[in-house]
Amino acid sequence: MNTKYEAKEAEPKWQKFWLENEIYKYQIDSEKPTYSIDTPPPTVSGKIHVGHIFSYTQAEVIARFKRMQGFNVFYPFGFDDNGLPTERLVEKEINRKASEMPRKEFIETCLNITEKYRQEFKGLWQSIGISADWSLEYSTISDYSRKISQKSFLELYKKGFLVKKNAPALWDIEVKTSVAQAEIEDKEFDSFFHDIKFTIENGDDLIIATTRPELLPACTAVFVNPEDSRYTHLIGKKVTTPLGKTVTIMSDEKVSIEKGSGAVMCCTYGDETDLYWVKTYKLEETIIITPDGKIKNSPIEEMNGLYVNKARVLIVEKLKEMGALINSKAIVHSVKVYERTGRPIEIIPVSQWFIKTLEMKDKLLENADKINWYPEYMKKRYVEWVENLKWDWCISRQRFFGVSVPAWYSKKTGEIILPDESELPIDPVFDKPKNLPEGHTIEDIEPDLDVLDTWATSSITPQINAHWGEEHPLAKKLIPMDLRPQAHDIIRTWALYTIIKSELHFNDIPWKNTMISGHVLFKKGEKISKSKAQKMMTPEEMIDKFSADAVRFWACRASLGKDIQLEENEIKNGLKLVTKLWNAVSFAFMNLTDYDVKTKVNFEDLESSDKWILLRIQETAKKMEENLNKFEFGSAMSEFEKYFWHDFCDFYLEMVKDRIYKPEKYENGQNKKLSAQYALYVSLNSIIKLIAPYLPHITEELYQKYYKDDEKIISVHLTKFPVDIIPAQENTENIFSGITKVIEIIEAVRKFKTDNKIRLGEEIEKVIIKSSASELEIIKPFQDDIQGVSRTRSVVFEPAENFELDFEAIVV
RNA sequence: GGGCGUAUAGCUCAGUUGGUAGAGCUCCUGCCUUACAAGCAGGCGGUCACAGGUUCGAGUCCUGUUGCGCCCACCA
Repeated sequence: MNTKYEAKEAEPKWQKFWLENEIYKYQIDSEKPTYSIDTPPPTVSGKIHVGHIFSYTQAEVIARFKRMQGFNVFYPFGFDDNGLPTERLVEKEINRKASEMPRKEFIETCLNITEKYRQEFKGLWQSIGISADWSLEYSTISDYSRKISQKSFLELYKKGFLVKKNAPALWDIEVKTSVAQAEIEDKEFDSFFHDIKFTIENGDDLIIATTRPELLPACTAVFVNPEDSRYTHLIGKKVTTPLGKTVTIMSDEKVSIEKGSGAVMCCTYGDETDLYWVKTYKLEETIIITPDGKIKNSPIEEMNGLYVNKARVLIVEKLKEMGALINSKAIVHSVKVYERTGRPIEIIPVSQWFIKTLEMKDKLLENADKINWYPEYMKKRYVEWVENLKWDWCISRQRFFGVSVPAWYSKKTGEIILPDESELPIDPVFDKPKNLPEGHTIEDIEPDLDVLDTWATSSITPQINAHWGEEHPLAKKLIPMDLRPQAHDIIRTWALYTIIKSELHFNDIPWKNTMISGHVLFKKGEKISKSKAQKMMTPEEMIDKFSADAVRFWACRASLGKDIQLEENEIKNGLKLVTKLWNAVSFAFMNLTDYDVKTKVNFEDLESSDKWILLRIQETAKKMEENLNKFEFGSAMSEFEKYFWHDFCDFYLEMVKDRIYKPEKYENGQNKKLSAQYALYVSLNSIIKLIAPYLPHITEELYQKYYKDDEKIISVHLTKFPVDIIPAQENTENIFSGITKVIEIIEAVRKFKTDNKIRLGEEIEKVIIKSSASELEIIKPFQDDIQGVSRTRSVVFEPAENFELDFEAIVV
């Protein structure tokens, strides 16, 4: 009896073995073609959850497959450990705000804390069997990444794609930084639609409707629709707000006639429409919101210094008192908020660095067509987003822990002073420029205090991987990279920004293929929120309970791009498959103790069932390869399961047992036994290799135990993905139509026994197969195995018009 | 409001180019058959969301409707 497979011991053992023997190391000098994967660097912002395991495993299976296809796989692993998410993690952990401590101290704290998390993350990735080359590990806050990121900044500036401008920007008042369009999402809020009375120059009232009465001091015009007959005669007239400010009534198509009163105040700035009007009609700007989110410059003195929300309540009271508030209607409306804080976004003019993306939209769309998207429909999300872009990419953030904007300014002239590339990386707060402008001393220089958007760095992962700008052998091999795996929620950020940077630096696409994975949902249609995440199993618990191979199995059940729910049952099925593999292989090898692995049998000389099982695995391997080449890991895996579990275990093993146990029962039995042994040895070898990308631990265990001595390859993961298992065969129709009938016969025998309460192992007297002469000829080669699996004393063939079966039990 | 995806057994899903509806789980009945009870054998269970159309033939192709999910727009 064979021992049990203990995943808990085997998995860490092999993980250690792979690391120690550098099984997944990229061979820089290899002749083999490179296959490079632009692995997503996970954000170091807390815990890894099942969603990470899900999408990384899917990509990882492809890495293993490509390696077995003969590629020299470049599979690095990085960590995105700077930026706001990390800052917030650190602030929470030390229970202090970044703004409350010296910049240098905060940055050092961040570095220490992220280092701890990086190690934790790394351990978890290794425990799921990620086959990354850890010698290629990078972190986006390292000196090296900062250097590349600042180099990108300098180059884009020199090329004129990067500009600093004082312009209205999307602004979050809680973390006090500008943000990018991609970081904005919608959120529903309870609010009021207020009707406020303005006074037209002729003394008549004009009612305008607004949800943001606190912006009244910033009103710079009133707009009506040019088609709105109620107001056409007023266009061009002056109107006075309840606060005494006089503005002009103007017309624009963007005003909805039905909404509110049809007259709207334009404030600097309430929303993007205001921005558009100010720009289009060159209106005056009155800024009343500070970067802290407080009101300034209001003629109502009590408002000044209040937060926007408080000021809104106050001004409503004031307007009521003044008799200017006609009506307030409670509504629910959606407001743009910053994704990280959930707070409504303000539009505030600040000096920011922008990458000019709006002018390159066409190019961005063109490049999308040069990339293969898997699944194809994900390209639409990208295209739609690009087409609707309204803002240039603002890359400066008024934060602390990140890659510094590598720039200083002259206090005298305001001119921008940039470092030389050789000085990078720099932090302009601590470093001083080497070359000062004429007539300047160090005292005349002030640093840019901003850091770069994290995406500004993570969008150059191909450049970071390729040692861009260095005399490095990787530089030529990696650009463009072969594959970008990522989830669909970051198409508009990571995918887009990477495509932008690649275009601006290289006039090229960053990678040839992108495979987009889905999300793990809490329930159907419910995202995993923070509160829900606490109710779910952690990856560690999943691995502990079911094994890494089983969890990987679950992750590969999904179709590419599709969201799934966490199904414990599916992980259990993975565990079952692992056990089944162990049992089947162990069993087979119990019957191979007297088989010399050097013994080969020509395909023509094999028994029919043995030919069939080899033809079937050949077919399965081809299908798996086709699917994996399209990144359809799920279909490939179910091909395997069908073959292994159904054909190999349920039928083939049962068919050959008797032939192996009791060869003396059959004519020329020893040869027939050898035929089965050979077929077992060959097909199990392929079985192990075909499923190795999915279940790397159990397959390594089995390979090492049974095949390594023969093949002399250090790890199953360095063997070839088996696609040429047997020589090409012709005229295999008879084998396949024969086995179809044989399976039908076996099923009928089993049913006969079950129906008649005969145990399957019990003998019966006779199996009678009636059919046409030609069909009988096709079935006859399987006679021994039919007899064996049926446990029948005899198999009788009778000519007949139609296929029919008869059975005789033993009469006692 | 626009786009994309999706609707198949009680549950989770597969169904490649149109050709007799599949798997796993659940449930029921047998079986510790000399690999495996985390197993084996057998069974119950489906108007393939709805309505039209093309076709000898539609789960599959076309049109429309509805439900669900996602992305985007709207945000005065």
